[in-house]
Amino acid sequence: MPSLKQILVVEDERKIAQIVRDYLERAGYRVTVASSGPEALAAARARLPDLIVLDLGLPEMDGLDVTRTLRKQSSVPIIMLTARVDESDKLIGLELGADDYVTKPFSPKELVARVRTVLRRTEAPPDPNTVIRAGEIILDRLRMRATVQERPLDLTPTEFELLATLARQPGRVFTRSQLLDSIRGVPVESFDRAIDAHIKNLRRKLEPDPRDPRFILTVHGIGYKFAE
Amino acid sequence: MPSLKQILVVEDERKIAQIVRDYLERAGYRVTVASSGPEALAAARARLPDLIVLDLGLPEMDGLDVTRTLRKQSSVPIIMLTARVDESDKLIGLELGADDYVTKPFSPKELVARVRTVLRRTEAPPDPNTVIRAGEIILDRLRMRATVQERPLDLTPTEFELLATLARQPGRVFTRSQLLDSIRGVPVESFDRAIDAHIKNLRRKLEPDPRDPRFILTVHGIGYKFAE
DNA sequence: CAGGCTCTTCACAATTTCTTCACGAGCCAT
DNA sequence: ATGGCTCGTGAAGAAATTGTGAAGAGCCTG
Repeated sequence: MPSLKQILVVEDERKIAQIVRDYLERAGYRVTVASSGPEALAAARARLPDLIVLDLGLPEMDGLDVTRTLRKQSSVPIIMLTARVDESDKLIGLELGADDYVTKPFSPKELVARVRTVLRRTEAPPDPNTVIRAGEIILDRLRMRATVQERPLDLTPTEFELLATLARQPGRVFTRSQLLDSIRGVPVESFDRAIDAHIKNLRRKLEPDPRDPRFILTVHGIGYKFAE
Repeated sequence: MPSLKQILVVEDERKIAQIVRDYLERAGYRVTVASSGPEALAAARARLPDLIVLDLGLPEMDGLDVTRTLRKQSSVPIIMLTARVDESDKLIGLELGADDYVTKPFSPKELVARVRTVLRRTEAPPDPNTVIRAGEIILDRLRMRATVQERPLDLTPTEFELLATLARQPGRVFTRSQLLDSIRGVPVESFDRAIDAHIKNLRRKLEPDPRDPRFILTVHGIGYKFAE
């Protein structure tokens, strides 16, 4: 079970590819780089990534062709990268199913933010009808209601989402970066430590003794997990 | 497992038709493509689809004509697709009974989402004869009459629909977008905050103390719900 | 075509939530 | 045990969300 999202970066300029790779990896993604259209298609066949960042200005094979071919095989989200400002390119791209569009020159941070946004948007949204049960904790998304041992909790949206992510897979360790991704509606990049603050607030609300957590456990040096 | 919904896509540009087909099929629908007006009418006669996606920019026969003809035969839901930005087109389309309207360039994913919404809306229209009771509130749709604790309320149509939607499922949280969908037979793009205004007016009419609502509760960051 | 309703939008205030910061406590390998 | 990181936490400032009155557009009726 791959916990990290896999991103395929298709970019022929080595320097740019390296920068993008660095930023994405720092943001907690696994990155593969392809420097040509055929290479990209091969990589996608070998292992379908969770998202593709595609430079439209490829030499041999046109980026739009790559998109078309990819689209025949899957609906993997695609973010297009282009030097041109031509509006018509943008239109064609979107019609072909691009999920977002970034024009060069771009800031790597912005690209990371777009990646996050697109992944969040395209991810199968959690089924609101599924009630999550983890021991004595029950999370009912349809009602946005959380209870511990029958006792109702008053959680903020972020706290609810965080707890849902953790409780859905008890025992699995999540990094702060992954937890950040799981929270919806975070348009800007934010500091990992923000998660700590939410965890603190969550514990205060649901743990009988926040000093000695029973539900949300700290995994030192890694992140957090829900008790198995 | 219910049989798959059949969707007829009427689009003369082969590439776009193919993309739309791919997406819809991937979303679990059966798709037929027609590339002209007459072809579309023939296909609809052969087997009435559950929904039609119709490009207005057809060459031979105008899309609006196709709509008119189709409408004479059935009330199949229609989603119009158009490159024009002309507002009057939109109005005419909606007048002819289009159920939704998507302008090019569109993201295929958005189209799929619209298809889902329209199908959901058209397949199970709320029974107008059902009297909704939620605690001290009674809603009689047939007479368009609402009462709180025996006291009659003077609600506008939108307010009535809104309250009905919320009260039908007490406790369930609705997003503004869902509420918008529920009150408009035909979706008109409008600002989410319009819902807030209606909620405000509703509360003023039915809450003993609008500052401290007992019936319509705010779920911060999500939407609204009717008290359980 | 004026008047009355409705609905939507806007602007700003009020409220709630989120992020950052600073510093002490805790954990762990050496 | 002892540094060097990592984590917990309260508080403050930022940011986002909601409440609300008022204005104006749209629609029907008379």
